[in-house]
Amino acid sequence: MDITAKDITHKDGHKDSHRTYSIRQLSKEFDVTARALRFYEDKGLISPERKGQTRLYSARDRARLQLILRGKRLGFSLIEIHEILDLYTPKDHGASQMKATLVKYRKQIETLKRQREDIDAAIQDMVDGCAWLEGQISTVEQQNANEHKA
Amino acid sequence: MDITAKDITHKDGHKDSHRTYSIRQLSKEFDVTARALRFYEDKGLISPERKGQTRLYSARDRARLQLILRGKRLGFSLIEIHEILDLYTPKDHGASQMKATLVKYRKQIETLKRQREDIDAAIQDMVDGCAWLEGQISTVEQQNANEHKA
DNA sequence: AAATAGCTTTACGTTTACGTCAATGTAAAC
DNA sequence: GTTTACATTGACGTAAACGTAAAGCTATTT
Repeated sequence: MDITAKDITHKDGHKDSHRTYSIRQLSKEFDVTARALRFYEDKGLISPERKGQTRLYSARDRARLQLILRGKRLGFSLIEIHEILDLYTPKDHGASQMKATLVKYRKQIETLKRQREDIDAAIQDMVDGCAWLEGQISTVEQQNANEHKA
Repeated sequence: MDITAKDITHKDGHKDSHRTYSIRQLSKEFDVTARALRFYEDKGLISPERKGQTRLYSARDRARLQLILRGKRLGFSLIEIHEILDLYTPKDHGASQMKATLVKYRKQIETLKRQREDIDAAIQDMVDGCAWLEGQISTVEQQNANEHKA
C-alpha cells in the first residue's frame, strides 16, 4: 500500500486537483529519474511541498514538470525554461510591470515562430530526400527486374 | 587584402560554387567562433580542405554548417546532427541499404513533427497568456482612469 | 527485531560543447 | 626586418545536466 500518494479518483471532481504524487510516480509517469526532479527543484523550477522530509508533488507541480519537459524537447536550457515558467506564473503587478511581461511574451512567441520555421524547413528537406530516395529505389528495382528477364 | 578567401562574384555563375571561405569568414557570417568550427570538424561534422595547414571551406561545407546550426537551434546534440547530416549525404548503396535509409528519413520526419506539435502548443500558450495579460492591463488602466475622475 | 522498500542529503564523477590560454607558423604591411 | 594579423595544434578549464554511489532516516512486511 501507498499512503504518501493516494489514488483518489473520487466522484468529487475537484478533488483531482488536490491529488499528490510521490517522486517515483512522477518520474515513472514522465520517464525521468528522481535525481532529475530533485535537480529541477534545486534550480528553482519546481517546489513541491514536504510531508516531513519527503516531497509531495501537487497537480500544479505536475503541470510545471510537463512544461519543463516540453522546454527540454524544444532544446531550451533549464535557465531559459525557468524564465518561461515565470511567464506561466501569474504575478499581480502594476500596469508597467505587466507591460514588461507582455514584451517577454511576445519575444518568446517570436523565438518559437523562428524555431517553427526551422522545423518546417527541416521537415521539407526530409520529405524531399524521402521522395528522391523512393524514386531511386524503384529505379533500381526496375533494373533488377529487367536483368532477371534477360 | 585577402588571398586565401577570394571574393569571386564572377559573371561565370557556377564559379560561385567554387568559392572558398576562411575560418574567420564563416565564423563571422554565422556568428560562431573559430573554435566551434574546429570542434565540429573534430567531431566529423565538416571536413574542409587544406591549403597547407589552413582550412578552406567550400560552399558545401558552408551548407553543412547551416544545417549544423539549424540542428542546434532545434536542440539536437552534435551526435544527432551528425546522423542527420548523414541523411543529407547521398550514398549510392544497394536497394536494401537505401530502404534502411528511408526508414531513418521517416523516423526523423516523425521526430520533427512531434517537435512541431510541442512548438505549436507552446505558441498557443504564449498567445493565450498574452491576450489575458492585455485584458488585465486594459482593466487596470480603466480603473486608474476612473480613480482619476473621482 | 530484522529485512525490505522508498525517501532523504551530500558529494564526487561524467558527458557535451565549447572557452581560453600558450606556443608556434606564415604571410602581408610598414 | 620586424611588427601585425590571422592561421595552426595542443592542453587545460568550465558550465550545464544530470549519473552514481554512500550513508542515513522511516515505515511496512515477515
